[in-house]
Amino acid sequence: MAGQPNQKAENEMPSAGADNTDAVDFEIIELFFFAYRDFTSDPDVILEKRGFGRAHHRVLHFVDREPGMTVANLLDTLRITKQSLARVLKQLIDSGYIHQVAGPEDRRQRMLYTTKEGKTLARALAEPQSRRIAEAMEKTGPGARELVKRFLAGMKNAGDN
Amino acid sequence: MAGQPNQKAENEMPSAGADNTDAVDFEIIELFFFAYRDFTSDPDVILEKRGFGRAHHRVLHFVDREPGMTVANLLDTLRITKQSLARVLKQLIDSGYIHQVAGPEDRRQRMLYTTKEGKTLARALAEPQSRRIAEAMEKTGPGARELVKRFLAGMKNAGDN
DNA sequence: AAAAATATGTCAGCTATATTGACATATTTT
DNA sequence: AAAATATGTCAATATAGCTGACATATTTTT
Repeated sequence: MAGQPNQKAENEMPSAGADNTDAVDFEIIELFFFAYRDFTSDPDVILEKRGFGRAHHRVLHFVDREPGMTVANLLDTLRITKQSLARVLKQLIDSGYIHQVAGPEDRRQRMLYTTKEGKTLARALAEPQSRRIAEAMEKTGPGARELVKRFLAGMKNAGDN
Repeated sequence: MAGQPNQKAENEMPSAGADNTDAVDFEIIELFFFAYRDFTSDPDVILEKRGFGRAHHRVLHFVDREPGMTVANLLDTLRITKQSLARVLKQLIDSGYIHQVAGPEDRRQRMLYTTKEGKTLARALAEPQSRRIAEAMEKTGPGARELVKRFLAGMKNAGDN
């Protein structure tokens, strides 16, 4: 399977010049999928207890990490619409995990902060993930962290966050 | 940003006996999030043209990778319910990207295969992701692939796939 | 001061992807 | 013959995203 370079197909992709890139890296693609699937499943148990989902986790995480970040910042980081964010953020505020403060310079802005409870929850969620990472690093061997860090950073879009 | 390894912070978590695990690895957690977010966004453009989503992508990918895999195999890999799979798989079959063959030993089973068109689409979807990986590897430096591979494998749950 | 732009919030409706539960069919195993 | 298994399907529900429209408060521009 996939041994023949005879692919021809529709040449909608002009890029294919010569012996170009016939080798698609399925192995890493798959490993990345499984790694992320299991990585994100870690906090699910904790979230479920409070009636939260992954969307709440992401919001809580970033607000915790960057205290005082505005709604616009958050939207930019998460790449979702404000309507999508609204419900989740409201629930986190109503539950007492996040609170808002009007911006000191621009009072239209809402600076977001985690409460004490929010910080505690954020850490509880991060812990199993962090443990998983630490174990994977250990199994990988010395120098893993620096290299993995550079790889992951390289996987992001250029202009970004 | 986040250059200091000096994290200390509030010691609300008592767990820290000595210099134990006060350090939650927020940096890798975040990098992993961004990396995966951008990685999965690559094929979206192609998918949208055909009215497909990421669910279709995943199904097509695994069937292409493991020809003859059964529905049960697929459910196990994707970790979704058969009802969730049903619609997506049906659409891929109706569109001519996947076809089914009754199992030769056990005729209750449906062995799944990508058609010629399915293979072409699977490859078109994998290509930008593969390119992204290759570029990230290059930026990371020599030895990256082996190390990243081991790291990602280490991030998966033990008993798995 | 008036108008325009901006940051946020909210209402309403839609879509994609997942869930659970129940039941049907064909086939294999007991 | 009965039970178990692999698959398919119907129905209802949940989550998390989307677009479009409009409201409010505030800041910037004219």
